[in-house]
Amino acid sequence: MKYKRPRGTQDIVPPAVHIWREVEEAFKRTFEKHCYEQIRTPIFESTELFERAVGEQTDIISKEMYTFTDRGGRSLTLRPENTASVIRAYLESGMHRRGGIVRLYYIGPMFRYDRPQAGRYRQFHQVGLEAIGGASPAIDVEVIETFMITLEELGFRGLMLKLNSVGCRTCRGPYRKLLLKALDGVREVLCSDCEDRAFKNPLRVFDCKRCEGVKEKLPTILANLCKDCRAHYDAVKAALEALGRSFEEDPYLVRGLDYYTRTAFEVIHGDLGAQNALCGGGRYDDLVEQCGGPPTPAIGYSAGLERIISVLPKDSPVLREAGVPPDIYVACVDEGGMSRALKIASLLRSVAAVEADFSMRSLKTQLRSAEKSGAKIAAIVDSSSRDEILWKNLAERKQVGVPDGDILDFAKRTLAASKEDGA
RNA sequence: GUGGGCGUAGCUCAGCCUGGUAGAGCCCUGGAUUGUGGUUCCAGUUGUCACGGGUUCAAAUCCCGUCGUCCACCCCA
Repeated sequence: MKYKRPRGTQDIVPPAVHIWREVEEAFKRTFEKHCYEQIRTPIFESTELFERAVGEQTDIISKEMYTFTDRGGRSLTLRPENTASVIRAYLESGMHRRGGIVRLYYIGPMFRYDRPQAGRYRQFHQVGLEAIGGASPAIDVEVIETFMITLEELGFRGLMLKLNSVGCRTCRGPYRKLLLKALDGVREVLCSDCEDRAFKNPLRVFDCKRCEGVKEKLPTILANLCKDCRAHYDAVKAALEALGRSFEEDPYLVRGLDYYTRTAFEVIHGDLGAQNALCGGGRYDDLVEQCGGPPTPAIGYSAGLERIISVLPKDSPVLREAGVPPDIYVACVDEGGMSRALKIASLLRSVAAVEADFSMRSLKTQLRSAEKSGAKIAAIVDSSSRDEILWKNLAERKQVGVPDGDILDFAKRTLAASKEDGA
């Protein structure tokens, strides 16, 4: 094989692509029921947008970007996530002047130069949404619910929702000092990575899998929230409880992107291996302002389609969708009937899905293929019977001759009849 | 970027340890029915054994390197 797909990418081929489409549709249905509208932003953006929005210290920016220089000398980057682009587009198209909450969703490929692993790809696909301009804890819950509801519709049960608050500008400052002090006290027992983190992004020490014993000795942001953040967090919890939505409070849940404030959440799944997050998100109340807009609170999340699809429950309704079989399979027996078969297939397509076989294989083989395709009818075209075709009902194993001129009417009648039988 | 497993037919894999010119099942094609499908039976096609180098009379098999893939670290969807 001369060419292979680039490392960390995937071809989504039938029949898997049908599952993908069903999952995407499920999300779209939920989003649109909640009055979120789709937004499509460019696959690449100026590198600076990501650096500024996502945070220069993050791994995504410091080592995982697909960055290139275009012919005009501009530094561009394949989007590693979509929130920055959405906020850029929100401001650039003047949506911030609409007033009220702007609800947007997206779906599409993202790119990160990581080493591929279970549930991790260089080109991967996310669905996500952003609710921009809403400060109420109720919006947080609305956003979380769109994900939980959709996954339940896909057949998931008993998902683990993890919840935390990472505070805001007011509480982060004092907390940071507190944390740094505590980190200083445990410096000797920190792993080498965490020694670095302690400087660059102290909160991320909580993410470390090796420093398990250390965490208990450190103050959590959750225990040091300012009054407003505390009230917001408590209100989110109360609203989730009122909806009967179970969750687990995780004071160690911190997220890898710098722009998060207050509510942070993740939904994890046990069968995913090390990359166990199906979805991650939270509030980013300062990002719009940081990007040059007016102060605007916002919240969003993104979910990994590969990961969701890889752990779909066995009884998921979408696993039943294997594509639409043809209604009619046109079998062409000899070269002489070819152009007539083409014409008949084309005619039939005005009322049905038609698969045409021009392989000139034996009729036996063509009928075998017809049956395998799931078609109800095989239309056999043979140049020796010049003005009629054989119309074979594959389930009943019966066939009749139909004059060319009557084919369309005949097709309409039999297909309508078989639909009634089927229903 | 670091570590480990794996790479043989379109697919799933055996063979590798103990070197001797490559196998099974599925799929596919033709036939048994001088064009009519589920099953069965008969016959047939499947390959630069990932790539490059080395050892050897001889390498799918042993050794080294490269690439790919999977898993883990890191990080995240």
